[in-house]
Amino acid sequence: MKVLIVEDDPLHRSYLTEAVRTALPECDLVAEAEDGSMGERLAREHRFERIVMDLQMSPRNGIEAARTIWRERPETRILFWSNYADEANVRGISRIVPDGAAYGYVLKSASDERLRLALRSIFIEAQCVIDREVRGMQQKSIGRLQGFTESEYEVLVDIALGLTDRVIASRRNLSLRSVQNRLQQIYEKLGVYDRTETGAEAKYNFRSRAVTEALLRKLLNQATLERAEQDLQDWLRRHARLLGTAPGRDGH
Amino acid sequence: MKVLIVEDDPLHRSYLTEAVRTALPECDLVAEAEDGSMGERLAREHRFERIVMDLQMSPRNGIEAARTIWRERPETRILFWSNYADEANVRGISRIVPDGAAYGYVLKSASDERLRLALRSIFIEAQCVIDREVRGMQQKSIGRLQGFTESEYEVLVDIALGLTDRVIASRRNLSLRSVQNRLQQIYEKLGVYDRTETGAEAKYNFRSRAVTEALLRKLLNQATLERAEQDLQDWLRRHARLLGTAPGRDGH
DNA sequence: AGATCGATTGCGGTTTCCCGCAGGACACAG
DNA sequence: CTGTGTCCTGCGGGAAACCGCAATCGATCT
Repeated sequence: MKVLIVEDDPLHRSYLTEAVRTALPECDLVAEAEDGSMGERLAREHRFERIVMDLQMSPRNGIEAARTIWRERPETRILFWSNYADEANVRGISRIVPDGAAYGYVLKSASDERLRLALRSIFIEAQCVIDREVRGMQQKSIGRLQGFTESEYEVLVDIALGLTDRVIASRRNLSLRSVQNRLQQIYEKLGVYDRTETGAEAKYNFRSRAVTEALLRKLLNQATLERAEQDLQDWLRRHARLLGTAPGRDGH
Repeated sequence: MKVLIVEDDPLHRSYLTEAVRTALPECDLVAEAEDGSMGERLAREHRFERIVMDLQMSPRNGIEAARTIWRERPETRILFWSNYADEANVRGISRIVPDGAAYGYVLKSASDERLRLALRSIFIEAQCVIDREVRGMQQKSIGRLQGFTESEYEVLVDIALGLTDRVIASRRNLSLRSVQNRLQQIYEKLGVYDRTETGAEAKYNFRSRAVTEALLRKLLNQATLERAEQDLQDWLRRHARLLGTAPGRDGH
């Protein structure tokens, strides 16, 4: 059995290596990669099926790396090992997990014991292990009790990228007005409307304010934006001629 | 001599403690705090004059903690110890350093040797030590070769917070038109104007796009926004009645 | 003083956003 | 079939953003 560790911080890397060695004595090879792209390469070339992966690395963060690894071999078992339990990260991960894959999500603040247990559960028993706090997030975000519809979230990302209503409409295959309806729901849920006394002037530009609210509440984060920006640029290239030749105005 | 270490990650904390002990044998007390507010409290109660501080902690990140510590005792020597050299962090720090204070900024990727050297230079010789990469940032950002004026940066932060042109004008004591001029310069410098072929429809909402560009280029980051949001809320409270009673429309 | 350059401000006009209103499409209950 | 709900859509208008043009003010150089 062999395990790949993808983690940019040398201290954490050696700590992980040590933890793996003691938790999995049957493991005869522990390899290390110090960023996402090196992780992808090693996983591909040496067919690692067990990976411990840090989120937030650069270049190429853990989610991106995991996505391409899982695309190539969906049965790979990945344990995510991260500082935070943002909604953005949780959502990002549950969006890329292949059906039936074994994976885990444990926080760096967890005890050695918890880490050891997670390692054995995932890598030996092929069983998912997700930290309590993270589970909490999942309930909130997927159960959308307080959270966002998938389509609302997409539109939120789009305005965060700075797109116009029109482009969002064409990207998401909606009418202009529907996009604006989504926006209003978003503004509502984010509480962008100043509830100051009557008659006070609007303090905020709703569109921009919604984005910062989302950032402050950690619905979005820098890494998410970077990924989304990539997707956007791809889409733009594919649809360049569509948009370019699109008459836009249906004629005077 | 005594040293305070403020760092939320236990691994890094113990590494730092060890580094301090070997680099400064004349040091007879090394204390540890695991977030910004605890750091502030310990510094205040035990009058630490030498501090090693992580940026990015929560709650209360390194910059905020340093600001209040320096406000209370400007002669405190602080070594910042961080993963990244964002423009946002560098700018944030150079904005709060008191005149003549000794401080340092070294990256976590630096060698043990560099760290040891920095510890001795700052804590013994009261001499500033700033990593190469960080220096580079300072040139770019303060020398504004490619960077932003202080006032442009302020306006950038304001639109990132989602404020209206009108509110920005009143907050920064500018005319509406000046704010808009600032904005145009910002759009220019961030390259928000799509340079696609002629006639293509505008893809972006400039205002929102500028913010994401700034985030992607790491001119801004979440922590900066949180701080700025605090300041904004304070300002709003102070000026509530000004804005509220402002007639705005001279009314019919 | 005169010239020149930059920064600031006001005046329009165009575009985009924001959103109330109302009509249509589909589902589901009675 | 008729009510009631939710979702999508178009219309229209008011407000904000965006931006070219031109007049003003201040600072610096000759």
